[in-house]
Amino acid sequence: MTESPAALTVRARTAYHHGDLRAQMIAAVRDLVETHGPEGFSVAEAARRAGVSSAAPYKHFKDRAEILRGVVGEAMDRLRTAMETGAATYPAGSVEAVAAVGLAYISFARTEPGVFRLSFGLTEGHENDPDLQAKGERTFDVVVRCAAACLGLPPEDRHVQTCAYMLWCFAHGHSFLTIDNKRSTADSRIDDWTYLLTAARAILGQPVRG
Amino acid sequence: MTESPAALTVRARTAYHHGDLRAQMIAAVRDLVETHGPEGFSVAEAARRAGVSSAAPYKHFKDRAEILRGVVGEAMDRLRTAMETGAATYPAGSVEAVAAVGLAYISFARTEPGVFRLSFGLTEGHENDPDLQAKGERTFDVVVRCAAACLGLPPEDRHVQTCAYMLWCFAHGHSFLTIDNKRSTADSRIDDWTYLLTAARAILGQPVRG
DNA sequence: TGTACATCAGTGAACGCGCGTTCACTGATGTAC
DNA sequence: TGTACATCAGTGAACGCGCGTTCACTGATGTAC
Repeated sequence: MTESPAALTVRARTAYHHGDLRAQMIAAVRDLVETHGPEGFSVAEAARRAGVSSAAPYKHFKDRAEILRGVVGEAMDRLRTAMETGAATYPAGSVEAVAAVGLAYISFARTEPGVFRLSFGLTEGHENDPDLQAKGERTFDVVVRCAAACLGLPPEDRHVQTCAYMLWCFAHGHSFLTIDNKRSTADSRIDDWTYLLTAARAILGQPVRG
Repeated sequence: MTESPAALTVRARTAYHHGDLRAQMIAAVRDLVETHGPEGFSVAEAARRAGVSSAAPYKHFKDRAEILRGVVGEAMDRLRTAMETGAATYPAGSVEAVAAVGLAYISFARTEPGVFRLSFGLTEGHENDPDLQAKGERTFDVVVRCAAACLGLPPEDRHVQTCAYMLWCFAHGHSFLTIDNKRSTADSRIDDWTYLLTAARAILGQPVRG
């Protein structure tokens, strides 16, 4: 349970030198967060899961908040990758590519609701971290680029920015309402893909006033 | 600081009998949650703020979770009232009335981000409370009724339900992204009302496929 | 190839802390007679 | 109107708990010579 063989191939594990604690702490926290909700994690418990004393993590992280930032940063990278992969599934410039980006977003939220909430919902010290801010913007850029391609406008265009943000709002709201079980039973009949495609068409098909 | 004169008119306060502890605990928690974030509240600290021993709250609430549920329930009531008031500002059936409901939602999130996060973001035991579930549905019904009036269809209509949910997604996502400071600087130039009206027109103006 | 040694990455015991909750209690209130 | 008494709504001390973090330490690793 303590060992993750794949992670230990580079440097041999001994009883003493763990070899991969940073990554394993992040994995342990992800696990805890999925099981007990965001905030339901402690340094002590994560260390226990990694099979290490409660002091060991402090060799890799300054404090609890830095562990959290590590988890969120890693999650952001995975999310962005998933969104890019989703977009690449459909022809560049198609509205389906836009919807696929949203689908990747929502799928992430469904698969890892704890980490998703941690990454977005909480204001726990990581809110103003410049690294995470930058990662967040890179993630949003995926949406912007797809929207731009679909509209046939440059990504810097203000209308593109607005549409991208509106699309993001929709996907974000739908993700949270879904994982928080706030959807009324009546809505559940329509699946994510249909919703996203409908929203993308509605938002991209109409010029913004103001 | 401890006394809230308005709350104490019905029953005179003595040094011993507080007279209004339940309401004051909820107020104290709201305060704490706004200052220290959701989860940044403790029974002990809230009791301290209410000027009462840490054991006193247990005369009014079964446990910590019940206090939380009290706060969320009260917040839901205020939110629904604000949404209804917003809708009533514009002619029944107008798209502006729909946007006004969304504006009330977002304003609530901006004004009380802590309570808003607590009510929606967290999975802290209140997720499956039937009372809160019911309150949530009553709140959503406000959106449904406005959407129905605007579309000229009965509230039970499936298309109405879908549109209402999409509108909610949008308002919800926009609220969270705003209070979490996740909006890129480029978007900030467009204000809430313009966004909401654009979204409402886009979503209500196009039939749902599928 | 062997050895000395700096560095790295752990240990485990300890700290002070604030928390949620329980307990036996007590003072104030409202009601029945 | 006065008194007895049940009930209500507090007190404050105590409990056990797990937490984040620090500390002096030690064993393993990798490198310079």
